[in-house]
Amino acid sequence: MKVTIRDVARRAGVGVATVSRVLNGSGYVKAETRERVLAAAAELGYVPSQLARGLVGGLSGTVGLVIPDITNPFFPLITRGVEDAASEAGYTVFLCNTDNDPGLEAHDVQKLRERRVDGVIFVGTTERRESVDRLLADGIPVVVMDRQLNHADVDTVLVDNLAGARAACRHLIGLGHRRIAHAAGHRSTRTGQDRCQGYREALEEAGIAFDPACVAWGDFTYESGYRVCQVLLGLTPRPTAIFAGNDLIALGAIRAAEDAGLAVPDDLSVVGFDDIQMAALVRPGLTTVRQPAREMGRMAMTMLLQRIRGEAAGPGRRHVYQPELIVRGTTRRREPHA
Amino acid sequence: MKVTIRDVARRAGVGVATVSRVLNGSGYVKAETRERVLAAAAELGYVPSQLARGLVGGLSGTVGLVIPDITNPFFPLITRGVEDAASEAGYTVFLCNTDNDPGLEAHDVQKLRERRVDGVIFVGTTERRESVDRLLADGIPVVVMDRQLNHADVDTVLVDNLAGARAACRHLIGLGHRRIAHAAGHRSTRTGQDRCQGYREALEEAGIAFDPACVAWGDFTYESGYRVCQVLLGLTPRPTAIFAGNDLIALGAIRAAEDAGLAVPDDLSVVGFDDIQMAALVRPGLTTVRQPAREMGRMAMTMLLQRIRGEAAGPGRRHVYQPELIVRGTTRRREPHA
DNA sequence: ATATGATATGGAATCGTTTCCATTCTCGGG
DNA sequence: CCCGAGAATGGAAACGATTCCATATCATAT
Repeated sequence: MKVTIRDVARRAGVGVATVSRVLNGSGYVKAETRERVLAAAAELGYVPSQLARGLVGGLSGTVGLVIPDITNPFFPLITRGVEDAASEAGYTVFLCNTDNDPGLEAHDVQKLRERRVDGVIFVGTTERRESVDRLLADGIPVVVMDRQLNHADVDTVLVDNLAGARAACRHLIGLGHRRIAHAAGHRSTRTGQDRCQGYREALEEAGIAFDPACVAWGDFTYESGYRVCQVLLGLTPRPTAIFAGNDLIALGAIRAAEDAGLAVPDDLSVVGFDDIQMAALVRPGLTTVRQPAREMGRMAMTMLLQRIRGEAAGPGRRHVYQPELIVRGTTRRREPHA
Repeated sequence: MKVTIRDVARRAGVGVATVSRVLNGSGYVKAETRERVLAAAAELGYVPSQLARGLVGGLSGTVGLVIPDITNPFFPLITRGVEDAASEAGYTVFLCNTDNDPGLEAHDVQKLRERRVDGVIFVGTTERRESVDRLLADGIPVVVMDRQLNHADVDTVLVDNLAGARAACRHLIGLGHRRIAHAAGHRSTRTGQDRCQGYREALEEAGIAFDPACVAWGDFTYESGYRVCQVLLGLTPRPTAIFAGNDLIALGAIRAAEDAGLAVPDDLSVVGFDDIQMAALVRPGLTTVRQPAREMGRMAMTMLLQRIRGEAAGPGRRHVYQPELIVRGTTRRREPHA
């Protein structure tokens, strides 16, 4: 039924070792013998078993990609970038959704270890180090994206959240806004904290006093943005601009503002973060801070491959991307009131 | 370094066969022995190798999911549904993006065969049967989603595109529209053809003559929708409504209409298909035909598991979901002109 | 003519499991 | 007291590759 290397060897009239050498291009093989082996393999429709290959001590040719939820529009692009680089290198990617649930994450990591993956990429997962430690103990390299893990042995790919947040807020300040609120992401994430910090720094450098009431924490979802914006719009004086922790929050905030009878950007300017696909398609277009997500995914996979191949040893490297402000239609110059 | 079943056996003072029986819950094992083995495994942090398990003739515990592009907002939900069901069953999913390129698809399928996946799910791929045939020849079950493959041995999960398209057009007709155009998807896909056919049927049953000029083919992208809509709006008399082949097309069409100075839904009503996340978030909300994508993904994986476990033999089954019309803000009653 | 090093090839061990088969215990019934 | 069936266990043969090591054939330099 299944055709094995032994079948190919028999058909070509050679030993299995020779077949292996031909298929892997290793060792000496006479040109004529190579032809015969290749022909036999093709005729039999031979497909080498990566399971067996992996077992003999080599690599499995697979990596794991652990993300919270592929349904969240921020992750498909990263996933695609990882996949692109993996595919080019002959690698295959296991996709795991954790919903940010530590239990599910542990379950997924356990499965990945059983599958003997050659490496794992974590994106935007909780800061819990347990899973990562277990993998490193197995000698499986790890790359972390969009989160900072103060771990000596993992490579990190992220965007400069501070700079991005500062750029977003400077843009608003430059448009004449003074009362700027921040619809923040999740308080326990470094990403959320950094963006909030960038917001504060931009205010400070413009000489605007920081009002704690202007920062409302939630999580990185549309619903959270909607809820939090309702609170922020109730402040007096009402903010004239909102810097959101990400694009989904921004979209939720815009909807909340409109439902409250406010026009965007006439009555309220809004800036997001990430530049998800939707940001360019909604009307008015969402002004936001762009992360090169696909490129970052590709970079993460590239770094992982270097670790796997032993081309990079030593302490964890860090690759920081500079985000870019994309001005669209949700921000407008604030006309000084009478 | 790596801890194997032999290490666990030694530690527990038993044979490897006994350890295997304990871990798999097969055969006879004394309760006290079981405890000892389990303890030893835990102390050593033993993780069984699925590679070895798969090799001995069992299953690899993996399946392949082949889609055109995870970046297209239609696929994440399906992917998530597949993942959900897979994870519950202890399965892991290989994600492959083909960009609808037969060459890439062949490459991906080759990799999946090398990995000895237990099954493969194709979503919205080209109708080329080659890859599928190869898998079936290997004895690897296949499930196809969102496409019809006239193949005796594959299970199919799809939505009733005819009924969905009819519902969308009846809705427009019910609102008083008579001049309705169709911004169609890709001409060579069954999905595109069926939705066009449903459109024609709805017109016919309403006694509206079919005008070939009112159907413009493209592909299932935003850009295509934009382009195609420009053409349709140039017709005389100008259509008062457009039924789009999917939501991305609809979104592109809306943008084109607005750029042409037309208001949606006042001057032009638009209906989409799929109900991607964006459809509910744009303003005005997109009227569309909803597919239960996550549920469909889950169903595809469930059917695949049944095949893998031999719980379902015989000819290919077919699971057809009934779509649901979701009325939002892009459709409006046509006021009869003077 | 012989030593030498490169070229070619195959046998067999190995990777970490599952599972078949053989063996040893343990009991309850005759 | 013996016997047979179930309970409990371990040894060893697969599974399908890679790779080490041994062996054989050359051509060329000495």
